[in-house]
Amino acid sequence: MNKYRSHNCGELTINEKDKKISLSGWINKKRDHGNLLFLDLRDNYGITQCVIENSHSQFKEIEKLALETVIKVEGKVILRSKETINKELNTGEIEVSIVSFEVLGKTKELPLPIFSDQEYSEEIRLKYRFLDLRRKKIHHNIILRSKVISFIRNEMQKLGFLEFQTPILTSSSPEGARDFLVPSRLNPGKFYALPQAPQQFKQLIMVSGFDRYFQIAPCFRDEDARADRSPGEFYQLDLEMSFVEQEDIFEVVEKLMISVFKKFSNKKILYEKFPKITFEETMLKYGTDKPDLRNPLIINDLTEIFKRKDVSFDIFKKLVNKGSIVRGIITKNTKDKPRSFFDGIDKWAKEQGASGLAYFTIEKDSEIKGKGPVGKFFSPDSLSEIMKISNADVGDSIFLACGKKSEVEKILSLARDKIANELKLINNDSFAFCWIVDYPMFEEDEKTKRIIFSHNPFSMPQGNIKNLDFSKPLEIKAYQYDIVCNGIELSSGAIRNHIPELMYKLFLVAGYDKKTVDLKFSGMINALSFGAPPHGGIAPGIDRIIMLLAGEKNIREVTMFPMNQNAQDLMMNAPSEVNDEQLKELNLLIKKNK
RNA sequence: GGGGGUGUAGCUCAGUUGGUUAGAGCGAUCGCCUGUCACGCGAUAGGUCGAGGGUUCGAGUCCCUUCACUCCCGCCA
Repeated sequence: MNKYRSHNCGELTINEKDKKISLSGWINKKRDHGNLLFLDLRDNYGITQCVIENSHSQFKEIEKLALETVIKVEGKVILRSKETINKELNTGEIEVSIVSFEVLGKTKELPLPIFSDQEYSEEIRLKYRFLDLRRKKIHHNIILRSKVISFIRNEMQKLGFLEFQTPILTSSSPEGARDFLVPSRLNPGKFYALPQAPQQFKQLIMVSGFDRYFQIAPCFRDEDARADRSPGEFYQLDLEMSFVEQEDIFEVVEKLMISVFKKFSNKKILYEKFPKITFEETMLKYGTDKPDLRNPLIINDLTEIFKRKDVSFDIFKKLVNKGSIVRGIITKNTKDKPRSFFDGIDKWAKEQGASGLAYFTIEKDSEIKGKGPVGKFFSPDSLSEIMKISNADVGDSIFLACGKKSEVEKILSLARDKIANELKLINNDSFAFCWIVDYPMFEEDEKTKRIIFSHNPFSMPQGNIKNLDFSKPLEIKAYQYDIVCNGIELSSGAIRNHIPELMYKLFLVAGYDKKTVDLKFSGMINALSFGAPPHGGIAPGIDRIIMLLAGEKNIREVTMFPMNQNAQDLMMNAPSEVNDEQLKELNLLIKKNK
């Protein structure tokens, strides 16, 4: 017999009628009627109402206990009368008549209430995370996280994957995000880096012949935070497969995502066969490589319209002459929207740093015409052409952006979200997955004009690898793909380049000579030289999957002990200074800044 | 590194064009109450209005500086 409890706070029902039981938990809420006291006892499993009357010798004592005190209650299960049944609780048909109780853990005055739906400042929540985590919603999010991870592990094993751990102390990599560095005591002046992802290790596991690997892998990147990006660390479902093509990986991941999302959410999965969209197409139609396919708005290129003689919108025409492009978003049947709606969008665009969005509505009396500030600049013919290109009807409106390609893409991508939200076009009760495929292998750095890897230097280029044209590197596409859900990038993956000679050639394009590659990626290059299987993989972000399943917009709501935006742990007081002895051992000197 | 928002009681917030002693709800403390489940009723305590400086007869309110939290841009192969 357990010393503290015979049952938990979520399991007593009419089946335990008249039984003598014991419960332990936190005092969630008291309702004190003076001569009769109701006390809700809470633990991980639920809430049970306990009741005590003033005839009891300990009545005055229990009346004084503060909320969140941990107590053990011994008592008898009694049925509630019909009128007093609480249907909100699993245990709502019974209550426990307290025979005796014992205080197990006292509490000081609470810095935040536990029993409340109010929102609290992040500072206080993170400092007292252990209290915050007692609160219902986040408590359940964390339990959901545990269940999802267990389920994924199980599914991966069923799919024939083996789970392995890879080193946490590894080497710094020249590509990618900023590394977290760890000084080495035994090797003065040298540093380990925490892995940004187990990228090289998982490829080495394939070379080692294990065929299918997965890991719920911690990844460390020293980059600034966002709502969906914790500073410091996050988790990926890292997986890699041998002897596969892109489609084989898609098949595994689609199967896994559908089973996870069906098991843990009631929301509808819009496309069970995830649509594949090329990088080029998504940048045109959605302005981003992480499109939210729940949003029906589509971007169209209208640059040619502004080269016509019967269009007199001179501001845009001049810009187009100098090489700018024009793209637009059609909104269906918005002719009756007030002027404030359109001006609001334009004003919002200016706040986002764009030069604004021009707009007009397509109307028709004797002939088609544009109504709105710039509508008069378009001839009926040119309007017909716009309607043809963008599938617009009379009564629809159009928002136009003009500028450099990257600027237009960015503002219209944001505008798609903004306008769809304003017009309530997004169905929140659904998941829309898609694959983004055919990423370019290289891109041009906007500032330096140098050729750089656009994603992963280890990706396999597409085409006949025996005679790739390295003189036009920007035209080379890679077997590189992303999986996106509801506008959130869940993961990048690729078929890897397992041919050292080819890798040297690609690195040379990006400005790394053979010597540098041998030095920086020695482990990798060396391994690929001893019989490497063709292989590829992907690494969906666990935290973002849980966010989607829990319907949360902020990653801290699904992370047990997150850091704040400045990468500080307010509860554990990290990072912190270390003493001189530690520094000396590590051969480190701290430069004092005034 | 840059831009926006917020900062008033333990917690969540209100506080008018600058004007007397800065308020409410929850929580705490004390008292009343035998069927509540956000129990109800009454009282009490609790404030460096984030910090510093300035303008003014007078600043929670206006100005400057600064700090903290947060959202976004940059960054995130």
